[in-house]
Formats: sequence, C-alpha cells, structure tokens
Amino acid sequence: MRASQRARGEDVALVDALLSADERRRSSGVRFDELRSEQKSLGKLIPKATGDEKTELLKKAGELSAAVKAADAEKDEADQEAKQLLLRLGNIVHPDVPVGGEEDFAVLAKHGTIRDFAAEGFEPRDHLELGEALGAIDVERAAKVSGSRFYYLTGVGALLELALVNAAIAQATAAGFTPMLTPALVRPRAMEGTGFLGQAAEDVYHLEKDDFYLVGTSEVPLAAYHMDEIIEADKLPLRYAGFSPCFRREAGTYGKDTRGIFRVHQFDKVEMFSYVEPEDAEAEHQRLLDWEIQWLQSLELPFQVIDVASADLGSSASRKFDCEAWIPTQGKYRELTSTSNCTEFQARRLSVRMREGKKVQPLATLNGTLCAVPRTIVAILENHQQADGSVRVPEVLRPYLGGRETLDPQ
RNA sequence: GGAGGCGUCGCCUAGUCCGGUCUAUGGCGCCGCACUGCUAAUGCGGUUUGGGGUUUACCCCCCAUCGAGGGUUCAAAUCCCUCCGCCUCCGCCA
Repeated sequence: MRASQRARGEDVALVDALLSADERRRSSGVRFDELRSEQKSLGKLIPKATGDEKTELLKKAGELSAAVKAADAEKDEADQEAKQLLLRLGNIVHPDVPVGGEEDFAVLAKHGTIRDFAAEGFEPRDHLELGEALGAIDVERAAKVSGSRFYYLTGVGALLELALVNAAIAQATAAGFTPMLTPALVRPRAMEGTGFLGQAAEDVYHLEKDDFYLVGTSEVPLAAYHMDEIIEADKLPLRYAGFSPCFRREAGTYGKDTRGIFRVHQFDKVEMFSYVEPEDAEAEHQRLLDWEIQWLQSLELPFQVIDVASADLGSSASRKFDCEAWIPTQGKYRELTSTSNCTEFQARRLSVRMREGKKVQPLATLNGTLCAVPRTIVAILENHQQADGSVRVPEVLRPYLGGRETLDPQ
C-alpha cells in the first residue's frame, strides 16, 4: 500500500496517519458500545422501580448518559478524522502500471497509418481552419456569448456530432450496453463517491446556491446510479452507455490548447460504464479498451494505446489506458479516449455491493470513453482532410449523414 | 413558488396521537427441513444492513440501523427542528 501511494506521488505519511486514525476509531467504538449496553440494561429497570430505589437509579442513569454522550462525541471525531484522511487517499495502483509522471507512459500498441501530407503534395490545415471553412465550427461568436473555450457547432458540424453520437450508441448497444441519458447536475455524495472531489476538485464546476456539481463525465451519474444498492451476482456484469454534456473548468491549463475545440469547458460524450465482479475487473478493462479500439478503427483514425503512468492516474483509477489519435498539425498523439479500472474504490464510497450466496461485498466499477465529441471531430477533420479543403466522411458515419461521402467548404 | 399528506429490516403492512412492555406486528416472496408417486398444498424453522468481540469453522454475544442529520429526555420508530424523497391540489412554465 505504501509503495502504491508513493508511485502515485502521495505522501506516505498519509497512510500511517490513516492507520492510526482507524485504530482510534475502532477503540473508541468499542468503548461506546460497552457504555451503551450498560445504559440499556439500566434503562429496563427504571420503569419498574419506585420511591428511593427509582431516585437512585435515575441518578445513576444520568451519570451514565453523560458518559455515553462523551464517548459518542469521541467516536464521531475519530470517525470524521479517518474519513477525511481516507478521502485524500487514491486507489491502489496496479503493479504493472509504469511508475512516473505524465511523460512516463508505456506505448502498448499502434493502429492505423499516419498520412504523409508532404508526399500528397499539400500542407495540412488545422481543425479550426477546416471547421470554419466547412461552416461547422464557430468559436468567435462563442467567445462573445460565453468566453474562451466555448464553441458553436453549426450546420454540418452539428450534424457531425449527432452522427458520431448515433454511431457510438449503435456500437455500444450492439455490444450489449444499455443506453442511458443521465443527469448533468449531481449532489455532493455522487461527486465525492466517484473520486472527483479529491485532487480533481479544482476542475469541477459547483453551483453554490443549490449545492449541485456539474459533472465532468457521465461516469459520475452512472457510478452513482446503483448507490446504496446490493446487486445479485448473477445480474453482473451491468453495462451502461451514458450520453451527457460534460463540464470542466480546465483550471491550470491557461495557454494550453487554446486554439479551436480541443480543450473546452463544455462538450458531449458517450461513455461506457461497467459494474463487474472484482475478479473480472481486469478482463473487463481489456474489453472496454477493445471496444474503444474498434470505435477508433471504424473512424479510420491513426492512434496509439498507452498504459498511463502512476502519477498521472486519477484518484479513483488503479490502472488507465488511453487511446491517443494522431493530430497532423500538432505532429503528436493526443488523448481521445481513456478507460480506467477503478476496482472497488468507487463502489466502497458509493456503497454499491454484490451478493453472492450469503456474502455481500463491494463490486468493481470501470469506465471508458467511447466518443468525446469535440476531440473526435478534431481528429476526423485533420486526418481525413483533402487537398481541396473538403473532408472525407468515414463510412461508419455515412448512414447518419444522409449518405454524404465528403463535407465540403461553403 | 403556495397548501396538505406520506416515508417502518426484499415487497405490502401494524405500531407513532398518549416515550419504557418494540428484543419492531402480520401477510407475501425467498431459503432450509419435514411430509407427500412427482408437482402443488401443508407444517416447522429461518430471512435488513454495517461495525466490533469470539472461533480452524459453525455457533454465539455486543453496538448501530424505522428516509438522513441534529435536539429534548435517565430512556425516542414514537416528541421538537432542519434537510432529502414520493404523492395530491393550486400557481407558473418549454
């Protein structure tokens, strides 16, 4: 456990503090139970007693009651402390995860072929230039209305999003996922339970007046969907494909990806989410990755799969695979999808359990992006652009775009 | 937004007015056993969840849990406050 937290870049002292807080929580709990038990047996005698005997009993009961209250307060304090410490602690890192920061990922596979635009005889345009020429993206007016990192999808841009979403939902449904439209505003418990109020809290929008959080992904409402429930083991796995808007403050990214729609405050996303038995979690993680690969291959994009390094994992992930598409005008691979194995981390916090025979225990949750719309549009526009400024539509999307084979400049 | 009603251990339900006998009633469902050519029916027993103690294990014991959290009290399902959810009516609204 210590090694895991160090790999994550957390303070090892936190683990020790947590262990001692947990011991205090236990011992104060035992003391409370004993006093309470005594108080209960005394309480049974009082209604039957009379006269001096009763006066005496009431006096004793009064003293005991004060002791119980003191013990209760002590127990509460220890509980709170342990809980606070636990919330700061991330999931245990899977032993195969490469140790290190953002740059220390391991490349697991490469798919597709990167185009050689020089050989084709033209300079690739970036997604914003293409999107504006197609009448698909308008960031200037979005800046007027909402500020930076917002966008309008217009005309074929709007149609392209709808096509992507329909195609993604179709793939997920064919794979056995239940399609879900989820709330974008959630209570603190859902946010906290999924692990987004830890280190990631700065990146989350909060509506103070109503104490709602805007979700950064439908992972949140999908994980909290079965909150406080016990699921029969033979019902597993449960697989949901959520579609929702996603909101991110993108704090601390000033000057990063400022052009176009690669990094924005609001976007739509189709997300896969699985509830499985803990023993099946690693296999499910691989399946989620395979579905992502299938999706990106159907869009005919060149991409690589990486095993994200320890310090770059979210607090809830034990292991994370990203699919990064090649972005020609940036000359590098950029994250398009991400799948995390959260093991029992979220299930414990949200109290989602499974029953197998007599045993009730937390299950495992996993999530994986199927299609984060704006980034996918970026990758499609840039990779499928043609010398005349038009963009070839991948075949999987054509049925959803009225058979259209290209998007053409206006 | 206004008024009223409701929330009990899988589901339904008794209990709440008037605090202690609630160790929460009964039915359904489910599990086990018995009985019966099979099935069904019947009988008996069991059946919230979490934490702790004990144990090889089973058993057993203690504490919490009556939507959630506070309060009053020696003592709370029961009284008071706040919040959450559901239902009905009114208003407003895409």
